[in-house]
Amino acid sequence: MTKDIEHRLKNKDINLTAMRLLVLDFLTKQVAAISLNDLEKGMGPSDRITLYRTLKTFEEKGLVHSIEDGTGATKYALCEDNCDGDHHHDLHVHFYCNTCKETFCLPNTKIPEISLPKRFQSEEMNLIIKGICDQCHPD
Amino acid sequence: MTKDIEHRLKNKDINLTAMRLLVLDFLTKQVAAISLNDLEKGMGPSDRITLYRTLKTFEEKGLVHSIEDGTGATKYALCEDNCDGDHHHDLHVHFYCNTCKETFCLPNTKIPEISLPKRFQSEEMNLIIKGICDQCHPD
DNA sequence: ATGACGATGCAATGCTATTGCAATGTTAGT
DNA sequence: ACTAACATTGCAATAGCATTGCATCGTCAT
Repeated sequence: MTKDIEHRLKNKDINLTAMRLLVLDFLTKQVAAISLNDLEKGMGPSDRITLYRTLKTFEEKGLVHSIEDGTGATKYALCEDNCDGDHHHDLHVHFYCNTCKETFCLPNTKIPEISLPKRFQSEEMNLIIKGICDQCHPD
Repeated sequence: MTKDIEHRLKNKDINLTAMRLLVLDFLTKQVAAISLNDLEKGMGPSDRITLYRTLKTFEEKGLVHSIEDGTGATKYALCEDNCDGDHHHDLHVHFYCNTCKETFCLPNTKIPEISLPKRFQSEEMNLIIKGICDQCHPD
């Protein structure tokens, strides 16, 4: 229901607009992370820059996180609920399928602890695994 | 000595040219991974596209690997010796320092085993850690 | 010497990300 | 409900990196 969508925006301290409701609704329907292009094609006719800024706003407020999967185009996917603007908790692995070219969040596959060399201090981690996803897997 | 540089090119099945000797020589002198821009600035006056293609060639032949560190510009760094064009063995962690904005290879920090969900098959992994490097570390 | 092939340099282009600005919509206070 | 203040939107324009086409040049083997 759109009530639910509205709540999610309000919870993240994002003002309600028609555009934002539509974008969030679209995002919840995705299985894979999407690029700005995907969003533009998937939505009705709408301004690319507005979509871009909507995604940026969502990201700042901790509603979505962005993924650099090496394809050149930034992908976006919904965050888990416990994210906020200051601290993204998206320490899960992202998977890029070389066959279907889709990027997926693997929310249950966390990035393990890494022991860095002396005096290196970690603030953020990003792990992209490329290969073949479950859908494209042969046999 | 340039003899050494020449050998490294020949070993990787790369034809010798003046440009390539210069670029490889420059690369060996770097502590951090460099972008095409860095290379262009660091070398004498030379054509940007040629440098670009030189890096591409090196990458194909397994002499350097490229790193997407999220800054938008692809970085390049020398591979370890056991890489070849078909199989890059750069399964080490890359570290981006938020302070000095440099990207480093951490060749001794390997990416640990990750157990993926059923039927996901890994072919390649890429781990970027962002934070503060040893040089920029306070105290 | 010459012919084939690879490397180089220049021009041009595509694509993504990003900003400026004016118009428009939204919200809060009275 | 009215208005002022502020946020959002849409259009235009730009920046920056990646990439290709093509003509020229160099190099190597016959």
